[in-house]
Amino acid sequence: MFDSDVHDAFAHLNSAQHDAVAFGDGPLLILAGAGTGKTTTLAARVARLVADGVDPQRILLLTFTRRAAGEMLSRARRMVAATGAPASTGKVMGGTFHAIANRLLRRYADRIGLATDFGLLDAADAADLIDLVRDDLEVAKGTSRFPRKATLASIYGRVVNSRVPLKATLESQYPWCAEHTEAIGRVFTGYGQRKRARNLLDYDDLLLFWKVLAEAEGIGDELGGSFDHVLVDEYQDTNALQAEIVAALRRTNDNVTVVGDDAQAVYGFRAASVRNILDFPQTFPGTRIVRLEQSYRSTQPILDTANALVAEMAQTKDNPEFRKSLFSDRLDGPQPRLHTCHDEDDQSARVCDAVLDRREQGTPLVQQAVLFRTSHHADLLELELSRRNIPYVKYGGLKFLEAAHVKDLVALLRLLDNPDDELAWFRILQRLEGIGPGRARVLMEAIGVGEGGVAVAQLGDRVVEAAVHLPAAAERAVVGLAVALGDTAAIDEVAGQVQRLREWYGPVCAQTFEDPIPRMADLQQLEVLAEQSTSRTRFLDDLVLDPPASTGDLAGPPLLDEDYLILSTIHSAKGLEWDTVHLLHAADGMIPSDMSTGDPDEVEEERRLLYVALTRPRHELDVYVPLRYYHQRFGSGDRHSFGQVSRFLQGPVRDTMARVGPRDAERDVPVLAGTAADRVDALLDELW
DNA sequence: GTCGACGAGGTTTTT
DNA sequence: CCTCGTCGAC
Ligand SMILES: Nc1ncnc2c1ncn2[C@@H]1O[C@H](COP(=O)(O)OP(=O)(O)OP(=O)(O)O)[C@@H](O)[C@H]1O
Repeated sequence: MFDSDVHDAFAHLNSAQHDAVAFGDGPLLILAGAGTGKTTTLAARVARLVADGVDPQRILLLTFTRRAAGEMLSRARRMVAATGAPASTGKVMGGTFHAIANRLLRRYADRIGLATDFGLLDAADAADLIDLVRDDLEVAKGTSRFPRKATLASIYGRVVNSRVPLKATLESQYPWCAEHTEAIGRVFTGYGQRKRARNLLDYDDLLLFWKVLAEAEGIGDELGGSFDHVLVDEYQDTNALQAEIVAALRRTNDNVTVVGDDAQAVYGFRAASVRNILDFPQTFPGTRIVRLEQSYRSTQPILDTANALVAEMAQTKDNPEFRKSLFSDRLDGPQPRLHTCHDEDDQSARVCDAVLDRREQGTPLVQQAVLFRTSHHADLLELELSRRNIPYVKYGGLKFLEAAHVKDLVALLRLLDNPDDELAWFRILQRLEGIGPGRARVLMEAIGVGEGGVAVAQLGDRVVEAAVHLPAAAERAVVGLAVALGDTAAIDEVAGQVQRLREWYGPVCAQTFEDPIPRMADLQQLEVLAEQSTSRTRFLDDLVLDPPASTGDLAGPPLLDEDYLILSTIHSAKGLEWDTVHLLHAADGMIPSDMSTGDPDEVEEERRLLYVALTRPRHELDVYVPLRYYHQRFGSGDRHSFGQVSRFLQGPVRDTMARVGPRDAERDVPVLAGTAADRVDALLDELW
């Protein structure tokens, strides 16, 4: 069936994987546990399709997270190349649902009556716009406090994604906001109108409009017809909307492959539903189901722990006959270790020691990862890593674009790109001396923001005219802005534009913030980022859809040559693997997060999250539990609470692990004295 | 209307 | 820690 190159490329696949790769047309579901080669099989299937003559551009690869999308695409493209596809072969089309939605809408939106030059809103923009509406409606004036803008934005996203009406969503997920149901509803209506009037799309709109596009008469069929095959990785993390998009894309043919693991569903909080993958055979009658059980990633001792955890999942207990046990050929290897640490500092110290030790033994830092539930769980470790000069790159929880000064510069670029962008104007004008919300509104009115009539060329004049009635200092500031915008508009390269705007922003920054120097350095990094973009619109789109995700994205190429440790949230580690994994804070209240212990479904999701973490390593797994958490680190005394080993790591799961206690009971005091002495020494060292 | 000072409060995970 | 709202001075 395959020619020889192709055969070689697929030679290592096992027979179930092979079946999935060779499977012809029609719906295919690969339902399998962690590390069984789901993504590998998906990539091989793409390569097989291309080898059989399918045009790569007529294959669409989708997944939810950016990191999984990157992994999926690069593996698929490598596989296609390995099967001996000529270099002229086009690239497979693929990415996150949101990125593809953007790409398709930029091309076809006019077919459903939407202008193709829509602006994109990221989460913070959406929150800001909601805030504007909230102010206008004077809804927050009441007696009891109204939800904050970020909370409103997350409620909005949840309602739209799950399609559970506002009232029910508030009652179940945000009970403390339920008393404002009516007012929140009005804010959301206003937010929707505002977006439509200004031609703005938020993340959810991208999916909603894609769905409408895909379901539309005419263009919908055309669009679906332009893809011979649609393949979706991590399908358990899709929500109702995404499943509807997939279904709509497959009205004309049912060549659709979805891949996933219901035990790894960890995006329930944004309304992803495992029903999508479990009900897939009903949605697509005639579905061929392939199950994979052999793990090629982890050793058997690690799988024993993972299997014990799966056995305790509610979904397994409800359907014991579906219980999947993973197995490996690699029977040997260290037993996973459960380390109880004296406190968080002890945890950090042990992780650093272990990481360096493994490196001595030949495992480079990039093959080691430290995973954690939430970004700030790594704070103390980051301090210790810096102190010991261990380079690292952290994924998840990066706040680069949320920083006020970065948002300011982005706003400047945006209003050049779209002079009708009221959010950008409102933000920037208020940075000028003597201008607050009131005058900003008046100025915007005078400039004609939002009326669709401002051309970038006449922008400068309009702005200057609008400023004549202001106090002298404010007028001067506005004129300065107009000049900078005029200069910038004449520059071709985005990076050059950032540079010019940065020049103007310097004094504003110095006036606005106590610490302008590091902030201006961030803007230098933004300029480096801009160098990779071909156009301003592309750059602005990327900042919303593919923003820097790691400290490494910002550090630039020099760092990439070096060896560095990986730090990542568990969510961002989905689908990836390392030789050694260290899991921090496996304490109750951390995993499960004490914000998620409210209802049983949330607790189950936390258990699945732990499963994702435990199934990342190839050889070695170390899990850490600090026994003490200090509340006020610099306060008086040693006020602390005791950490408990996570409820998920009790009983049978725990029995599969080797237990490593606090270093020695009797060293408790010396250890404390030691760290104190280290700190004093470190302080003094800086003086010599 | 603007701006600085002050104090209270909230605080995941991703697109 | 950062953000949000309030209050008084200009
Ligand atoms: N048949 C095979 N022979 C040898 N190695 C394999 C085989 N199939 C997959 N692998 C290897 O197993 C590892 C895990 O594969 P992959 O990442 O595709 O698993 P996955 O099921 O997608 O995992 P996850 O559930 O974590 O997303 C990879 O290193 C891959 O190269």
